[in-house]
Parts: sequence; C-alpha cells; structure tokens
Amino acid sequence: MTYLSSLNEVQHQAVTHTDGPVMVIAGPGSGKTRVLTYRIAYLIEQGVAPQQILALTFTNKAAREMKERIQAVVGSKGERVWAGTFHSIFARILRVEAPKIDFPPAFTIYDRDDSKSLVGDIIKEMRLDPKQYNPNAVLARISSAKSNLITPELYAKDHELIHYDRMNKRPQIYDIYERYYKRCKQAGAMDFDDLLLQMYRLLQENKDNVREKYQRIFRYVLVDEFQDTNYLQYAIIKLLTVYHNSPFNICIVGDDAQSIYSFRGATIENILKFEQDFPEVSVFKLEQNYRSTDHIVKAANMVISNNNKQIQKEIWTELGDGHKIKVIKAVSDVEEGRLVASTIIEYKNRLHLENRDIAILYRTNAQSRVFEEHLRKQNLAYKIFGGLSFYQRKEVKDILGYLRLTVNERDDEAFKRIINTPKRGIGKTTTGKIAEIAVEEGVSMWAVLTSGLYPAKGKLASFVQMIEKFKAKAASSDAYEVAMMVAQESGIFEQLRQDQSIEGIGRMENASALLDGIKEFVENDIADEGATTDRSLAAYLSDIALLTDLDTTDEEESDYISLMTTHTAKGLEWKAVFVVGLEENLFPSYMSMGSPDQLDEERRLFYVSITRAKMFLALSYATSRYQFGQFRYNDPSRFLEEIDEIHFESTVERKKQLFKEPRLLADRPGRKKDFEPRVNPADFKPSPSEQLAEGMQVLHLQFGSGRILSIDGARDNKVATIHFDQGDDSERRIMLRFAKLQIVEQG
DNA sequence: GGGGGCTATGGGGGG
DNA sequence: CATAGCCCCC
Repeated sequence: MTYLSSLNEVQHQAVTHTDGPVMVIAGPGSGKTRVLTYRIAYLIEQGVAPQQILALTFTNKAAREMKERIQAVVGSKGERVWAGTFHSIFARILRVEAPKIDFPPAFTIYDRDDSKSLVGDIIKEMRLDPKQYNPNAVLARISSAKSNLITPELYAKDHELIHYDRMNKRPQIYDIYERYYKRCKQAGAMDFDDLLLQMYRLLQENKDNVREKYQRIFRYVLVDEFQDTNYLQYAIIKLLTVYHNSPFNICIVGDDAQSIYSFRGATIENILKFEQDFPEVSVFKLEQNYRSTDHIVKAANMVISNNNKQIQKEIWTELGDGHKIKVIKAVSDVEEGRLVASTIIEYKNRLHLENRDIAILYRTNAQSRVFEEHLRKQNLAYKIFGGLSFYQRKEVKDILGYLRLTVNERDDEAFKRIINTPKRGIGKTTTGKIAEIAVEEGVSMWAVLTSGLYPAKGKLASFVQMIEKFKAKAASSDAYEVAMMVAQESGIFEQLRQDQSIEGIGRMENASALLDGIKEFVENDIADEGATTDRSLAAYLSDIALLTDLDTTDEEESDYISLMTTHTAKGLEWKAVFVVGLEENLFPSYMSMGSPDQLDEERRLFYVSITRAKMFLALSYATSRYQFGQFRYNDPSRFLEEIDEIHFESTVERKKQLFKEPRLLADRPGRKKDFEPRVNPADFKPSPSEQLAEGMQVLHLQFGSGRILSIDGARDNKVATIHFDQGDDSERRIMLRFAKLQIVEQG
C-alpha cells in the first residue's frame, strides 16, 4: 500500500475512513481525484468486491480517468467497479429493469433536439402561440420540474408553479408537460432527465424488490462533484443508501465554491442537507492546493470571498509565489484573438511551453471562432472541445435515426427524421397526416402505417418494407452488420457519395467513421472480460447518446492548444491558462445580471476558470466586440476588479488606465458597495420589456424604484433612461435587453 | 402534394 | 450566424 504514503494527513484520513458517511470538501487542485481513486483502491484491498462499489461522476472523462487510476493500483479487477456518470450508470440499469416501470428494454434516449421537436409539436397541436410558448423555455420548465421530482400530476397541483406560469403568460405548461410525458412513454423514450426520474421511480415503486437488489449490490457509494447534484439525484442516492440497518457507506466529494450547474437544477442545498441527513458524517477538508502557484491561489481566494454563501475554507499552496497574472486589454474581439495568439507564441518561446500546456477558456462557444482563426494564422495546433459532438452531425444522426427506429419502432422522433431522408417523395403533408392520426389514436407513427390506420401504399409501403428488413437483420446479426445494411439500403451512402464537395467528402468520412465506431463497439465484446456487457444495438445507441465531444479521443495529434468553455474546463488543468472575454454582459453573462444568486454562480465559474492554471494565468478583455450581429461596447468584467493589483503583472499605470475610465465606474451596477438589492428578489417579477414605456414607474433589482424618462434605440437595442429615486447617480441608461424591470405604475 | 429558396427570428452553460 | 416558417414553382 505504498500509494498511501503519497497522501497528506487529511487525504490519508479521507481515504482510510471507509465506514459510515463521509464528506470531503475539496478545494481546487487539492488532490480530490487521488482521494477518490485511492479510496476505492483501498476498499478493494480491504476485501470489498469491485462490483460492489458505485462511483458516480458528472463526465465520462472523469469516470474513465478514475477507472484507469484504480486499475493502476489494484490491477484489472478495477475494471469491474461501477464507475460512470449518473446518466450512463442509470441508463445501464434501466436497460435491464425497464419492463418493471413499463418501458421497453430497447428504450430510446431522446436528446435535446428530440425533446425540443416533441415539445414544439405539442405546442402546435394545442394551438398555442409558439412565440409565447417558446419550446426552449417550456422545456426548461419541464426539466426543472423533473429535476425536483415533480411529476405532471404534482405540477398541476402545485399552486406556486401554476401561479408562476400564469404570471409569465404561459398557463398551459402543466398541460404541455403532461402530454410530453405521455408521449415520451408512448414512444418508449426517455429524455436526459427521465434517466434520473425513471431510475427514481424504479427504486421507489420497488417492483420485485428491485430497490433491495441494488441496495445489496452497491455496498459502497461514492459521489464526485456533489455540489453539482440536483434534488432528484440526491433523492436517488438516498434511496440507494438509506434503508433499515444500512451502514450508510456513502462518501461525497465536492466543493461549494465550484458549483456551476444550478441552471440545470443543481443545488448547493444538497451539501448543507447532507450534514442533516447524516448527522454522524465525518468531514474532511482538503485545503492545500498542489496545482497552482501563490499569486493564482491568492487571486482565487480573493475573488470567491465576494460570494455570499459558502463553506469556510482557505486554500493555500507551497509552490511559491510564481508568476503574476497577465492582463490583456484589446480594443475588439479580433484584437483579443490576435493578442492572445501572440502571447502564446511568446510564452512558448520564452517559457518553453508545449501546445498541450496551454488552454483558452471562454464563457460561450460562440467566442471560439476568432481564436481559432488567429491560432491557425500563427500555425499553432489547437483543438476545440464542445460545440457539435460527432454524434450530433446531420449525416451521423440520420444513420442513427434508422438504427433507432429499427430497435424501437415507437420512436416517433426517429421516424420523423428519416421518413423522408434521403428524399423519397414523402413530404410534410403525408407525414403530418400520419402524425395527426398517431396523436388521435394514441399510437406511434409506425403503428399508424402498419396497422392500416393510414394506407401504406407505394413509397410508404417500400419504406415500411425497408424498415422491416432492417428489423429482421437486427434480430439475427450484430450491430455493425445492421448499420452497414442501413447505410447502403437507405440510400444515405449513395447520397453522400454524390456530393463531391469538400464538405460532402467530410460528411462521407463521418458516416464511415460512425460505422467503424460501431464495428469497434461490437468487437470489444471479446476484449471485455465481464460477460454481462451488453453489446446490442440498443446498448450502443444508449452509450453514444450520453457521449460528449470531450469523450471522442483522437490519437493522431496530441500536442494541441485546448479551446473550451469554462464549464467544460472543470476538473482539468494546464500550465498556462487564458481566460478570455472578461467583460460585463459576457462574463458575467448578461443572462445572470438580474439576480445576486446567478451572479455568485458566475463568480464561481470564474473561480473555477482561474484555478485551472498551474503557472501562468492570463486574463483578457475587449472593449468592443461583435455580438448578436452588431458591435457592442462592454466594460471590463467586475471580476477583474476583485483581484488585488499586487497579483497583476501589468504596471500600475496600465491598471489605472484599465479601471479609471470614468464611464466604467459610473454605470456599473454590480460593484460591491451598492450591491445590496433594494428589492427583495423573491417579490420581484420582471415585466416583458415590450410593455415598458415612457413615464412608467418601475422597479429595478439593484437600483430600486425609478421613473422612465425616455426610451430610445432600435428595436432590439432599446435603451431606457431612468431616474432612480435613490443613489448618487440617479439617472441611468439601462439596456432593456439585459435589465429586468418591473412595472409598478403605468405612467 | 413535394421541393427549394427566401426571410425573419433568436441567440448560455451540458449529460 | 443558424434554423424555422413561408411562399412560390414544379
């Protein structure tokens, strides 16, 4: 057990304290992954069977790394540990247990596009105004309901939710939710949230004692990034670990300061509740940072201290002062790209860094383009993470659509995608009719065609025949052979072959790469020692539905600069990190400007970003940038001001320039001293900006009440001049696009 | 009835 | 800047 000697005292305790509930609060770079993996290795060495250990992570990458490191200590049996994302582990279990909750074993996983399209269809069927009922907004409500364990029945009875929807002029959401839920069920499909919700149902309803079965299997449960779990995930964890005579062998690892997923339902409350739910919990705080030098660590501490709620801790390092933080000011997004690229060249020459030591982190994917262009110009190898994953490309999704319909004929979203792809003369009128009958009869579109509810003649008959042929093939052959047949006989390969443009050839390559991937999946069967591994087509589809771009490894080139969003960067580290686009309305995002809680989350995101750097940290901003199709001027991010200038490399002169431009200080709402909201956020109900007019008395979350003096600017860019009752700068110009105002009195 | 080109609209982070 | 809806032509 020599590996234990490499741990510091707290880490050692966290690893060897195996029984009963354990909570590890782990600051950035504090050896969290080491603790988790060594703890699992230690359990195995203590005689716990690997297959009795469940380790839940948020990304496939984290799970993969964990498995590799466990195997490095305990050998190949480490492979049998149940390590994976919540979604992938639950999908695997549901694949086996689906009939117990009335789903087919070959259930489909609906991705975001599928969900959105279904919600859109339902909104149309209900003849609701799609402008008012924006599918994305509706879906967000449904997702948040599911994450909080609110089923359609509960939603309809929940006065608070109903009231909220009424206020937002979307009173029918409960109805849409109910229909959406039924239609997913009808299609034998689960969306991402259902993988959690249906897992909960499975355990809760406990048919054939399935709950006890999994309680018995998972003797030790570990949860990584616990601060990012939502109510539902925690509820499932409790079903698995809290029962009569339970040893409560649950270990959670997390950091409240790195909670950045509240937008998808994560709640910091879970950490606080954990101590109430498990009063006998042993708590270990990992505060020593082994990643970054002191200027970076101190800056990070300083930034996070501006947040309201947090578990007290102070991160420290023994790695020395290190380099100061570089601040890069650019006049435009294009110049920002150029300056970052040239700084990278300078770093590489002066500091002997490789490409792989460097990352550029941005708040939104849309920012990647300028950096891409300038890196290419400078001949620097780079890789963009995020954006469209391989499996989201059209040509790939088309083939997958056929495979989905083949394994699950009720999958209406797949049906709609491929019925006329490639074009076979079955247009939207026909498809519309089939869909209409399907809704009326409460059956799938496939059933409408095959049961005679709609006459399947001619083109439709050949389509049915083709799919039947695929289904027959699937019954007798492996996934690869089916996919090959689909690609050829559906006409997809033929169509791609005809397009000899550069993009067209690329699409053909993608389609072939998909088939290669399926072949690999099938052949892995032999390599895997576990006989239980599911190599079916359904299992393949389920696997890839949960993969992200981060999971597709390419071996050919490994020395590249990494470009990704700040969210994706969580858990990763580089010698040199560039956090870019540090401007108000971008980072922090304009979407978060309305509420202190959301601003705190942006700050945590910034905290996560800067703590990715081991030795060199550079922060850049542009005073103007092309955004939403026009030039916009934004102030430097408030987060820059939260770092003491002793940690900055730039001269004081430059810094003065940076912060003393008069307008920066004048109309900056979020500065600490005047940030106490003058309105109770709970009582604040923003009014739609199109209703705002001159003379109205309005309420602003930070500035309190005021009167609109005038509104000017073009449609999407309206700016209101408002006289606020309190405060020194009583007249402010507020962009209606960003600001949330509540009408108190029509003028 | 189906296909293709045009205009309008919306745009955050991810399993 | 991408996608959806719309209109016009086949």
